Amino acid sequence: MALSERQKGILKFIADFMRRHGYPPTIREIGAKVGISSTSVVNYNLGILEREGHIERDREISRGLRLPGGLASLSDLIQIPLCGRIAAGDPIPVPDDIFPTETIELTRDILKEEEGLYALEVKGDSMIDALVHDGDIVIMKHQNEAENGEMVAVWLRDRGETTLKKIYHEGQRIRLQPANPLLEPIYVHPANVEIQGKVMVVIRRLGAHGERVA
Amino acid sequence: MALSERQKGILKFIADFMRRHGYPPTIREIGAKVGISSTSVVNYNLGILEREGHIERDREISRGLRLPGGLASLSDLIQIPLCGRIAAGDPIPVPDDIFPTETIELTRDILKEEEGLYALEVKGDSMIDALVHDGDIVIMKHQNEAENGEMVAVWLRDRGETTLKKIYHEGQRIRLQPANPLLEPIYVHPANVEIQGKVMVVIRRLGAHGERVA
DNA sequence: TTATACCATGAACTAATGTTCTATGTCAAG
DNA sequence: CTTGACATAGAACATTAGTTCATGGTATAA
Repeated sequence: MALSERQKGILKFIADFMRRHGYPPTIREIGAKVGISSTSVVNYNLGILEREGHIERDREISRGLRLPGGLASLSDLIQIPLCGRIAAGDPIPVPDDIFPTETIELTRDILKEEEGLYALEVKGDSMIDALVHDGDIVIMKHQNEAENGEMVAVWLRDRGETTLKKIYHEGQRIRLQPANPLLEPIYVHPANVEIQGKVMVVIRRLGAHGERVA
Repeated sequence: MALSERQKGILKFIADFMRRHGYPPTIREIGAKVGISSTSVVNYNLGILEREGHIERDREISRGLRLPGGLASLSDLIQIPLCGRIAAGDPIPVPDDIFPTETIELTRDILKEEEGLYALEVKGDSMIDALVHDGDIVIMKHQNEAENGEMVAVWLRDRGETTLKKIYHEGQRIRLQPANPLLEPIYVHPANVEIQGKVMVVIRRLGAHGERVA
């Protein structure tokens, strides 16, 4: 059943309160915030929220509240070294080369932790056909091989440039398919490509004026 | 100063308890577990843990405990309701309409917390010229006006569709500029556009085969 | 020894907090 | 109109849970 405005408010307040305090609110604290003078009414609504599965309660225990998936899961962050910038034509740096001065933090539900992850900031629009914009941050996993369909950074020896494409091994040639379905693939000889890593995540931050936030 | 075994035990128990219950233990619960019969001793040791910076306490509040590193790191995270999917032609849903069943979590260094944030999953490649791919998650801020250069979701009344573009007010007309610099802008009459919100972040997760991870 | 800081006990006290009960109003179904 | 489910208020009650205090062991240093 749908929740009333009041119940949504309670739920939101509980989440807020827990984030701010690290422990759940009391019935009276909830009532004060949501505008309920009676503890029994709050109790009543909490009962409904529990029945509907939005919270869990431990009876006769002060602040005996819990948001089921809510806050327990959040504690997991992974840190990824930010290894600088890449521009058109640059080879992708190997993460060991550079000392990571900065790190990016992501929650595990965006990217699960693995070996060999590192982040790069993209300069310029040379990878626009991979739907990667100037200023985007790409998170790569270092690897020298790739399965069909993976989005990888490849170094093209003859052109002397790096590009982001979906890769398909097709017998004697390799097909490099842009992420943009409107664009045509290019075909190259396997000896000509050097796989630098796999693209795991792309993050684009847009500031007040459509530019990247520093 | 170094902690006594007892104090380490208390700290460990608090962390355990919080993970299991979602709220902190009482003084008596701590005492029972660590083998302290007196509440005042627990209180005394909690005082030390607080002084040493291992916990934070809110006085005269039941279960008024907090682990600064542990759950306090929650405050570095913001939660954004995931309000469903959009496809070509859909109007952008207003976040109040739906009750957020799911949330996306981001660290504050990717996006600072503000009012009116909500997330949408993009279905289909209709926004490819905004460099937004099928399966991408866009995080929007609800607003009805926009400054020049902001990337916004606009509802075009005459076409009956939503599009993501950079917006520029140019006197009697509005220029909608694709994020892809290779593409041409479109020009529309102000009465024809309805600004739905500003794009704050775009996140693209690529799984093992270049597809979105579920 | 004597002082002093540290660690512990148990009990008493008080404030915080969950529970329950009675009463009221609304609204849709019968 | 009556009934019953739902939503709410207010107050009394019963526990839970934090605080304080008087007391007494250890140590280690003067």
